[in-house]
Amino acid sequence: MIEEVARKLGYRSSAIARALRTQRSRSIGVLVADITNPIFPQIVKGIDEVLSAEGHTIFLCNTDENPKRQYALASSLIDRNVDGLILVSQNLQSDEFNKLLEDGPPCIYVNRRPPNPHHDYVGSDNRQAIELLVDHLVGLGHRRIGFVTGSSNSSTASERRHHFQQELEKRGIPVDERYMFQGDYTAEGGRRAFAQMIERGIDLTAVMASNDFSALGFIDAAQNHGLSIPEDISVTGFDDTAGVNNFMTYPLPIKGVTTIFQSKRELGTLAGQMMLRRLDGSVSPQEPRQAIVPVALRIRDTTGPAKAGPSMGSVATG
Amino acid sequence: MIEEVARKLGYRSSAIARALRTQRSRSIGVLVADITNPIFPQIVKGIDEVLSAEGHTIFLCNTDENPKRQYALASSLIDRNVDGLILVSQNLQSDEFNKLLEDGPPCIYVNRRPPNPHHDYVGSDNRQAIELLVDHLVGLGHRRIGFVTGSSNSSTASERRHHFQQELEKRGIPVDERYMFQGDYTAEGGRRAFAQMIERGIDLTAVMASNDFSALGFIDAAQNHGLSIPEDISVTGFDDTAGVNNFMTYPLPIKGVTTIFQSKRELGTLAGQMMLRRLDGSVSPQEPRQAIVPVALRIRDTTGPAKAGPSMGSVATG
DNA sequence: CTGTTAGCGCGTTCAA
DNA sequence: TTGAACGCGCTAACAG
Repeated sequence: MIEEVARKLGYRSSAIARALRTQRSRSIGVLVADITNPIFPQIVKGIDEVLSAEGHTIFLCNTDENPKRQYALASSLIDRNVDGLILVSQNLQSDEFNKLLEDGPPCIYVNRRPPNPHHDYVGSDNRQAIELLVDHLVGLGHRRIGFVTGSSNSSTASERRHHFQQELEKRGIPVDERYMFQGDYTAEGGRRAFAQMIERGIDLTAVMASNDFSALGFIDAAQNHGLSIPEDISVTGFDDTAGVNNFMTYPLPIKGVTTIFQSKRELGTLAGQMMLRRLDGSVSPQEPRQAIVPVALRIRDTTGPAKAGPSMGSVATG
Repeated sequence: MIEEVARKLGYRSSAIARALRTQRSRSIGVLVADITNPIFPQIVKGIDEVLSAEGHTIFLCNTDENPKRQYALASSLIDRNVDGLILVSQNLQSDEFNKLLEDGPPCIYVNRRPPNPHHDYVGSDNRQAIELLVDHLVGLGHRRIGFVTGSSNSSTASERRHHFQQELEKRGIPVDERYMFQGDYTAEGGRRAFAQMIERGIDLTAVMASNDFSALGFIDAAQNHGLSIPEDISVTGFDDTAGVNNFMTYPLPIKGVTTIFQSKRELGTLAGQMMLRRLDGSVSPQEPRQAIVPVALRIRDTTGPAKAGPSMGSVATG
């Protein structure tokens, strides 16, 4: 009866008073490195799907790859008593930041490795991914293969780079430092990589980029330079960004990039489920969990057989 | 002195206790219709830029175009004492939802119109945009122009549709209902529109789509059907999504879409500034503010002169 | 500058 | 079922 009257009067119980009293807010903070990179919203949707079904509200914050913002936002969320924190592709961090999380609520890392063994991690199988790509290219006859790395402060970038070198060694292909180009997951980084390749005067038959945007930037620069893809040089991406959704941007004169598909949504749902388990205490705090999601190779139109000779207007082989 | 000790002990003051006491949380809730559509993150960045500089924390929530989620999330944010609410492209709403906002904190609508005159609004100049597009196409000799609308529950969609018809009438071009196709801002919607055009057996020389994704979907379908763009049919987009960021997805065999550029970031910063003014009470609550942001035409490669005769394999003229 | 006190709106407990 | 009292951690107001 009283409840009815209350409702008529438009009464709403205060979530913050309840949170203050119970020390639980039924909210989860999600920190994302760059909200304009389409793979992250997709991961967030997966997280949201799992957690909002259980009555948790997600607060999404964009750190813009900025360590200061990262610290400030994590602080703010912790001070607002979020019950948990999910860090999607956050930068490797200062001791100060790690200390903050140490005393904080349960924390799950997605996509980039946690610095702290107490925290959970979910990510794609980068080793398998690189193996698939190298297999594909080597099978096409490529030996001089370049690599465009991701941002230097990303654990994913160093992982992929590491596995790339390992896969080459496994096959007895010498690793040449001049074949490595520093990228940053943007198209511009891919263009710079192409410019460096020209500058260094090296002759590659294939290049693996750390994500699709780098690959597209590289392709764009190569085409502007008069090269044909994949006839002159094969290029691979990573993420399968095109499959993310119904949206598509920045058309280029190619049909599709050979790339690695990773299930962004599954990364999110797994992270959400891990969080639920941390929240209900059904797993010991000292027992870190890891989930590694398998990936798949998507062969499209940017990879082909390696050319026998030099690929860029040098002397023709006899 | 005491402060130092407190810091050493890792003391953090509780934002929720403060919020309970002061009735101000220094946080702003932002509801977004679809976080995977790249125009929204860009708007959010603009909002964030302004508000976080003033010490406000932004909580971003994704409503997924779902009215139930929209209501639940707005409720949750209000119950958590957000100081303000920014609704980006929210669906036209139930009375229940409007009632909720009525008693809630200051509220600013972005991109889609508020149902309630007490609320502020910031959006692009859709009239000017449509005028620019129609001018461009008519100047190229087009008279039979189709239109792919946006989602039916979007005020932006109906505005654009309305202005389109007005611009045609202004120029004495008859408005034909068969030239209107129901879209939904996705590439798939654009493809369906093309299929409908074929089904209806009508012969258009140009089609205006309500956003870039619809345009790209339409173009894709047209090309698969053997048509050339813009030789057989001109197509325009809306938003200039390609200019959004460094990222690009889903390459198509065209270089760039003729479209309307709207400054997503500026929509965001304006919304942020409006919110600041509401928060410091420097504007009377009864005085709704509106900001209409000018747009610009970006002529690229998907529009060209109208063909004299039928565009699709009918009898040749003359 | 420091100490004391009251109360924000809840959930919890104990009493009726 | 209902009521009264207490405290979550903070701010504001006032006292020393």
